Amino acid sequence: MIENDKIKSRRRERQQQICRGAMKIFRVKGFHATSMREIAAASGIGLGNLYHYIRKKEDILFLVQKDVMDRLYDRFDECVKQSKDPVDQLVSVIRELVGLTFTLKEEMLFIYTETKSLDRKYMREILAGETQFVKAFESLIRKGIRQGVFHGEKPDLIANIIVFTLSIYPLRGWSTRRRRSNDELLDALIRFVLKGLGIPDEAIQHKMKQRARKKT
Amino acid sequence: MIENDKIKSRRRERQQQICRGAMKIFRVKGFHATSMREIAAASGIGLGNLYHYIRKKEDILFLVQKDVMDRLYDRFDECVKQSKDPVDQLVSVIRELVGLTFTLKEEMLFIYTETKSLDRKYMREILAGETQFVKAFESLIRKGIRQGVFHGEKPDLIANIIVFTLSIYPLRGWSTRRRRSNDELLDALIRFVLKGLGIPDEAIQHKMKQRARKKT
Amino acid sequence: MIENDKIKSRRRERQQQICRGAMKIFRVKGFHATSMREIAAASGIGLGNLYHYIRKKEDILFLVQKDVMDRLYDRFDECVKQSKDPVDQLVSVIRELVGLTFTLKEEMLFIYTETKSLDRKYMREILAGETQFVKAFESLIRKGIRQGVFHGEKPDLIANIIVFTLSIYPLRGWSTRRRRSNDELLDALIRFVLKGLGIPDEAIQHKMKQRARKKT
Amino acid sequence: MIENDKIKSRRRERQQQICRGAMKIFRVKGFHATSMREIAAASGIGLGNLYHYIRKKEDILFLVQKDVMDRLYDRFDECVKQSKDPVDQLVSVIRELVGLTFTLKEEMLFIYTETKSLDRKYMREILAGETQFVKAFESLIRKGIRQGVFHGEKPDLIANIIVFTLSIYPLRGWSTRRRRSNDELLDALIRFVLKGLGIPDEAIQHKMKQRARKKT
DNA sequence: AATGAATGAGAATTCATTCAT
DNA sequence: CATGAATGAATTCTCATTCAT
Repeated sequence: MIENDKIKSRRRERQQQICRGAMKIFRVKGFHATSMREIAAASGIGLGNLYHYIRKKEDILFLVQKDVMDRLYDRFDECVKQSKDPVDQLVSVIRELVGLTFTLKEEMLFIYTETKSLDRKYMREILAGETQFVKAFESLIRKGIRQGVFHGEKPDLIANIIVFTLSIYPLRGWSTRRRRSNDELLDALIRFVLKGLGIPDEAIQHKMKQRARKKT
Repeated sequence: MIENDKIKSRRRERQQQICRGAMKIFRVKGFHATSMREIAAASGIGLGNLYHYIRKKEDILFLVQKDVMDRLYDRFDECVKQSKDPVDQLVSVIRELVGLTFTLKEEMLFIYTETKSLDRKYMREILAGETQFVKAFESLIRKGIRQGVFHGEKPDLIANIIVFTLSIYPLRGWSTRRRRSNDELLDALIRFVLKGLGIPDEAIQHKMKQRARKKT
Repeated sequence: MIENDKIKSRRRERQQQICRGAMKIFRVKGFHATSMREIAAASGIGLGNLYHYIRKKEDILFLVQKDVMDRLYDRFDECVKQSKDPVDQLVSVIRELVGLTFTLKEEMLFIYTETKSLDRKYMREILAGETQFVKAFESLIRKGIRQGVFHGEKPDLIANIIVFTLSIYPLRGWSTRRRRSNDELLDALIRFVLKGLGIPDEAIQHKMKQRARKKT
Repeated sequence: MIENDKIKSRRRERQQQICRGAMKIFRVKGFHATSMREIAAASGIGLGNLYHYIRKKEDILFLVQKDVMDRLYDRFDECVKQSKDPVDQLVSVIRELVGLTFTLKEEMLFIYTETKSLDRKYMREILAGETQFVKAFESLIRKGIRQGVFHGEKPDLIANIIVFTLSIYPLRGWSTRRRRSNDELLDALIRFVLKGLGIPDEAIQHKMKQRARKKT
């Protein structure tokens, strides 16, 4: 049993190694244009040996996706834990997740554009994760509505809209043409979403100032 | 000269024919996985003859993109012309463009996931069109702010956010998991965006009812 | 009949036009790498129309070869006519033909490297012309031997060797690496060949000076 | 290190294998008309696997050229070593190299007609080898001139002329029309070249008889 | 476990030639 | 005579995956 665990952990390690190597090239060339030889070279594992840890090239795609998604979802969970106030939670989530999209720009763009290359089974798993995430977001909004701080109907749709909005940075080639800083975008996003949830302007101003004060 | 025009129009026709044929398969298999043989077969043009009308496979990708983009932008222009009131214009734009994304779901998803395969020159042209479109959107919002019906800072960022939001339907695999109708999504979108621009709930309700009344 | 002649002459004209156009590109790209489209464009004749004047691409190759060969052979005949003295004739032939190879460098290299692409029938015709030319050269040498000015056995072999030697300039990429002028090469060739035919050094010196004097 | 050597030697072996296979078809069809499939089949290596040992089709052309050239240059070196007398050296060189051209007829014709297909880098390497070879030849002639056995000016040009002359057999389709044996051609060549270097007839006769006596 | 040589199907593109106008 | 659109076979080269060592 213990032996078995060791082997499994070794597998995970190797898979991570492959993921990291592959991602270096995926960023630049995309999934299809990256050959297994390149992945082998970039991850420092022999070409043949790769196939001890994955079955198909597609598996790597899935591993990469899972990795990035999990990082996003984990961050969401952390944010929600830090407060009990729905508005604070929401602001924190937007701030942190959008911050992550600044860092993971290439990875996220890659994932969005290559999800279609996944086969049924993998696709389902990724979509299931996403659905669960949106559900969690929906709960947050429902709570806010119940508490009377958010205003709106059909919180499931609202959750979907907001979650989608969070990925604006990687999905539109922002950095290439920006005359605005990342922080300006982040601020505008928070304001727009809060307003979209019916929170009055003054309250938003207040929140933002609070935050600014904390920072200094 | 007249001769020349005939030739050019014939070229365009053929290119359209190729586009339409190619798109049939692109939808299903994506750009890379679609072979030129398949495109030839699907468009009813001999394989070799394709190359009279395009130079590279990539050209087809560009033509498809351009075609879809232009349809969106044209629709935007039409909407803006139909009224002078910024709120009416905005509601009309959202309604019509999102409506188009319902129709062009596959095309738009395809475009978003394959833009990266365009080479520099084509990419620039596509991005230029997009930039121009966002600018036009920005003007609409600026006018609303000047007239005091919209509220918000940095209209360029707001325009970007809204434009992005409009592509939610094709970019998230909505249809696959929907428990909500397209119309419900559309309504939610309009409300969210109008609220995001600081329009009071009552005014929104009013607008929506007006519209509903007109329809009947 | 007269009509027929006109047609034939028109054909020849067009074929020349094609030859000249084709050669412009053959020089640079070689036979295989030159497409019929390029030949059509370079000769100012429509692609389809080309096939009224030739049957296959190969025909053009033959026409070009024939044209160049004839120019060389004609020059030979002229040289021989200008004197009755075998030495004078030989010197004149070498001077003029090598001079021509300076001018026709690209054409001759092209011919030598592409003769293999000719089919049987054309090949035979080209080789027949060559054989006849070597025969004529052989006669010249035989006459010199009979008159006691040339010394050597097997004049057929000697003729072959000399004829081959005359093509040194185009066949070795001379111009690219020359530290010697074309004239120096020509002089060296004449001296070497005359010596090879057993003409004493002093006589050669004499001939060369004569020529130099004439020139001034 | 030793491992590395093994791999390299294996590479060379495979490359030789490819060369030999390719040459079988190149002889008959020329470079352009020979497909990679045919080369794979003829060399007994899988089509895809070919590309482990070469990068482009052109590489094979280079390898073939290099191989033939080296055989010629090596033979030259051997000949020069066997004697200290310039005349003996020269006669030996002509005899041996022309002998080789009898054997390598197809290969040499192939090389001459296909050198143009080499790209810049390879071309330079081939030309560099050739230049070096002609230089060595020039040294031989210079020595003879210094010792007073050869007579002539501009030994560099003479070397070029003689070296060129040595390739007469493969470059003119000799075998197809020969009424003379290879030996007769060889004899005529030696006589012509020696005469061209100003060696008196009697001395040549002497040399040739010597050789003939040795042979028996 | 680890290696990289081997495989051959399949990709985009080009070409000489024909044919309807 | 003249045109150039149309054809589809043939080309080089790449790739994921397997397999012997």
